Amino acid sequence: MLDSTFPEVRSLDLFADMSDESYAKLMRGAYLQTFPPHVDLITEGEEADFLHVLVLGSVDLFSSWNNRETSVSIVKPVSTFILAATIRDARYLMSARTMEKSRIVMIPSQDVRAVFDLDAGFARAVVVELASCYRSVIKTTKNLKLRTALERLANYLLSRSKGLNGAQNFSLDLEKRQLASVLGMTPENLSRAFKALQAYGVTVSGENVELSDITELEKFAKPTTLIDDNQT
Amino acid sequence: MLDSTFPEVRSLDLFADMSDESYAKLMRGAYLQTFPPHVDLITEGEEADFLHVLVLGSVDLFSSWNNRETSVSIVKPVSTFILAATIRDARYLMSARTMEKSRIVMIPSQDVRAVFDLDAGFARAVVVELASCYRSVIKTTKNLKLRTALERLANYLLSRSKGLNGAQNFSLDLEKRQLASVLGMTPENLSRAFKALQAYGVTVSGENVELSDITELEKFAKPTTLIDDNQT
DNA sequence: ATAGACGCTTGATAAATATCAAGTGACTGG
DNA sequence: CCAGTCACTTGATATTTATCAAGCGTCTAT
Repeated sequence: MLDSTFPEVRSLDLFADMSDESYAKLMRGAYLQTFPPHVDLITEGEEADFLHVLVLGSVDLFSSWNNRETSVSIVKPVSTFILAATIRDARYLMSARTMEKSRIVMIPSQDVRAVFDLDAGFARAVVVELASCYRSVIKTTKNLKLRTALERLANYLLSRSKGLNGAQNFSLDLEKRQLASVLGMTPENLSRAFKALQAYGVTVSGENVELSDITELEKFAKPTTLIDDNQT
Repeated sequence: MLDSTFPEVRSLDLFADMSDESYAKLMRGAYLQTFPPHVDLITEGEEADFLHVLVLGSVDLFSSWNNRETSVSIVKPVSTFILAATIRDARYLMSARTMEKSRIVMIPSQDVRAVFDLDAGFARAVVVELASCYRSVIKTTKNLKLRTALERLANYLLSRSKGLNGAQNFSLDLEKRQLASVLGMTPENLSRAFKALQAYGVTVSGENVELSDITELEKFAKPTTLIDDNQT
């Protein structure tokens, strides 16, 4: 189905260390598809028939309960999602929808599990990816339980700035209501939180954020690599 | 260091499917140690030199920030903790302390990584374990973001009851302040939450809980396997 | 151009949760 | 057996967060 030399996928960390043969096996039943914005890809509770790899665009992983909905995380290229459900042959715990036009590779879960048993390089990569995802969610939990909404926002802004080489001016890469959902607050509350952070040199106009006094903001936000660093 | 036939460890899911040779290699540098209650085992931020396997007792995985502290999860035998940090050769994201007298196997992280590369059965088990941990934290996140403290408590009680074959009477297996921390609330708030659940047939006296009307409690709590089931 | 949609903001209020301060009761060590 | 400790509870209050209802501004489609 998918040209086995397809470079964007082959060079993914997850697939880079495997044999050509294993890669071919994995891709034999795979689809590469482009989706328009705001399309539902996955509904939580369904069986995990495919591992998804986001090649282009962005995807919102969200979850609903009792008429409430929250965004658990935003996936950016190039990375996989729903890897754990695929491995465990279990149901999806989150729903997924495209946020913009997105290109996605879908690999049948049974092939992922089969190749995992055959190819040690792939197995190793899967473990590293999973461990990384796990640590990332633990950080999210700590963020939610240890900090107020205002502190979460402040640290989010600092983390964005740091990811952009300490830029003092940058654009929010999410709609504000999306950001509010990711941070675990209402859009109204986010709006007020931005105002409250003016006291620490934060100004927002539309998408554009300016951090005029990062030192002061850090004094308030108290960032730590054990919560805010996306790498380690 | 550790008798390689040590049965409590060898029969763990994580080690059951590996060759005797690999197991011996893994255990060569391992320690089996018994700790008294309330002993610090790990401090977050340190390097993950050992994979820990809890054989007996119970361990609190907690985290601190800015003078606040929260319990991320309680580990019961037999299971591992800090697997992800070991795999990634990274720093611990959580601290750990014994809650009661506990027996723990400590395996050097480098041996875990080495054997992972050599033994496919072990690799497979590591992935399954990690995927399971990942899904468990995702559920925690959903629980925190989608529910109020009262709803979390109600679902916790239902989940405990379900785990005991639907028992209507059971004992809390945690101190209340521990439970409060796990559920993301203060002890005072927990105390009031128990009172509020009286309206749904919940009575508590000391450690003992009675759920006199599980149907009514479920109508309030709205449990779902996608958050409350520990297995899937 | 302009009407409408839509995302965001603002204000007023309510609900949820935390904090602080006392009090209660049970267990424990001398 | 008693005093002290400690976990838990209760009450009063403050803070945080959500909800509801308008209003504002921008973008877009006709």
